[in-house]
Amino acid sequence: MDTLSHAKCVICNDRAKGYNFNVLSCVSCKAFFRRNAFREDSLLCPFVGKCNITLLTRKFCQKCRLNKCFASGMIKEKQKQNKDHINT
Amino acid sequence: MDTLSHAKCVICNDRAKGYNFNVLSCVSCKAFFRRNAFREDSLLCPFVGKCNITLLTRKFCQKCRLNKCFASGMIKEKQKQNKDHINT
DNA sequence: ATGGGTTCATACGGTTCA
DNA sequence: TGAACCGTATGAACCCAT
Repeated sequence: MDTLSHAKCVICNDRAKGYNFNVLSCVSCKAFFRRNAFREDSLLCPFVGKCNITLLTRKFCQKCRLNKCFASGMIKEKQKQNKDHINT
Repeated sequence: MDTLSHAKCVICNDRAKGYNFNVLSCVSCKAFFRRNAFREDSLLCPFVGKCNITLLTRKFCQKCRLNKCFASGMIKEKQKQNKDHINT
């Protein structure tokens, strides 16, 4: 739809590419969430835990980026769960 | 990218090799910053604290070189060590 | 067409060595 | 110190099931 073509990623404000894990988001945030949704505990913010996430800064802090993914409504249950959890 | 191939290191004007610690810089300044970012306090300028940093002079004063790294926007939080500092 | 996963080239941080 | 090398995270292209 045309509305979507100008849509912005709710996480980083890059160009959105549709709904991913329930949230209007860009391809990079989609990939990021798929990779990190289950790594929550092992991530740590190198700053003070309040990083502003933008197209330019999204790479700097995984912890805050992931937090924003969750805060924006992304849900990890949508994933195949084959991640076998890392915590085996 | 081609633009990057002629790029100059913001710190010493040597040939830049991409972004390191958030600043367009050369391999030597990258290595220098990694080694010294957390040694700020123990460094001392042997001159008057206003050393001009170039490809030729960068070796002479660590203090002023490090200052220029910070002034140019390098951020030490990008280094792994820092996470340990913060947590412990 | 949409939204999952898979794959691959690249960027960049760390490690090693002359 | 600086250069070569290595490993991991990122993001874009692509594939597949619905």
